[in-house]
Amino acid sequence: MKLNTKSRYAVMALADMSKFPINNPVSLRDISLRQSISLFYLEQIFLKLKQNDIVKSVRGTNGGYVLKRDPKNIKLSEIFQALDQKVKTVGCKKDSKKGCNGKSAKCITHELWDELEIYINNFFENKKLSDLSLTRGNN
Amino acid sequence: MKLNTKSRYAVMALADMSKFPINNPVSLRDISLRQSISLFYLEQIFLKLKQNDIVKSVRGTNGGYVLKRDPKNIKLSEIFQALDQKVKTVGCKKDSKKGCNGKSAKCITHELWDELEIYINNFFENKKLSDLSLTRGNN
DNA sequence: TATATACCCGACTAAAATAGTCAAGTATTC
DNA sequence: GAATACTTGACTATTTTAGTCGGGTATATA
Ligand code: FES
Ligand code: FES
Repeated sequence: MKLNTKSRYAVMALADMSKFPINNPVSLRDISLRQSISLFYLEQIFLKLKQNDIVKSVRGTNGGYVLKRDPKNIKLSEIFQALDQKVKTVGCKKDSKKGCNGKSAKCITHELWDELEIYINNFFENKKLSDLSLTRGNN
Repeated sequence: MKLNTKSRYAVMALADMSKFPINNPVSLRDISLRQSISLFYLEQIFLKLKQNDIVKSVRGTNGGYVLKRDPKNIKLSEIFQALDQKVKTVGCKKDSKKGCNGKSAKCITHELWDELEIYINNFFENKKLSDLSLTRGNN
């Protein structure tokens, strides 16, 4: 089980932004430099964040991105969803009548993996961007 | 975040075995047929399970594999470890002085991912093979 | 003791996912 | 009008995953 860079970078970047006064546009270039994340990659990530109403953009000089909501109201689960990053532990299509082995109903372990999936999603559901302890000036 | 087939199949196969009387060797061929998992793939998986003292093998006709311990004493975390399957959510080398961004100490989000890693490992640590509800005759 | 069964184990490969790059554009401010 | 910075789709190298294969060895049973 591995967390991909896209999700990690997204949270890193948003955490970076949340250190600055709200309504103060932060440019991807700056985030890129501070967090050592490829600018091109950030662009890709922020496109999704914007489409999902987590940030809004300000174009032009001194532009950048701004958090659309207070970090207290941004759940990690939303960030993941924005990037199409799902927690997938079952081997089957959940709604299918068939199990992961193509047979009968669900396999012996389906219930277990389902429980795990819920367990993990629960973590993301209960964490907010504001829960990251951000001491200004750290990284 | 996705769980790979190796881990899933390993648990499936062991769950399958645990339905039979202990000391009764179960052949991979049978598991393969019942659970629709490639025999070759199972061989690969059981090699590891054996090396890690989770099962033992009985060679020859009527041979197969036998659980080395009571399912009550086999934690899922052991099964995962046996297959070299680690939960990895941080982007850095945990013991390194450098963060995932190559800079200074740990990055802004390190603590969060670390917490997640512990959280997930906790699930595997507390689940035993015997916790799978195995109604004999199901799959 | 021949034969079939079943484990043993390393090497190999196709396909999918990931991580990142690039190019050609548009809007805004100074 | 020049510089900055977002916009968007397409493209690619690398890595990981999932699975295959071949040529073994050990053992029970007939
Ligand atoms: S995981 Fe859902 S049927 Fe096997
Ligand atoms: S995740 Fe450990 S330093 Fe970034």
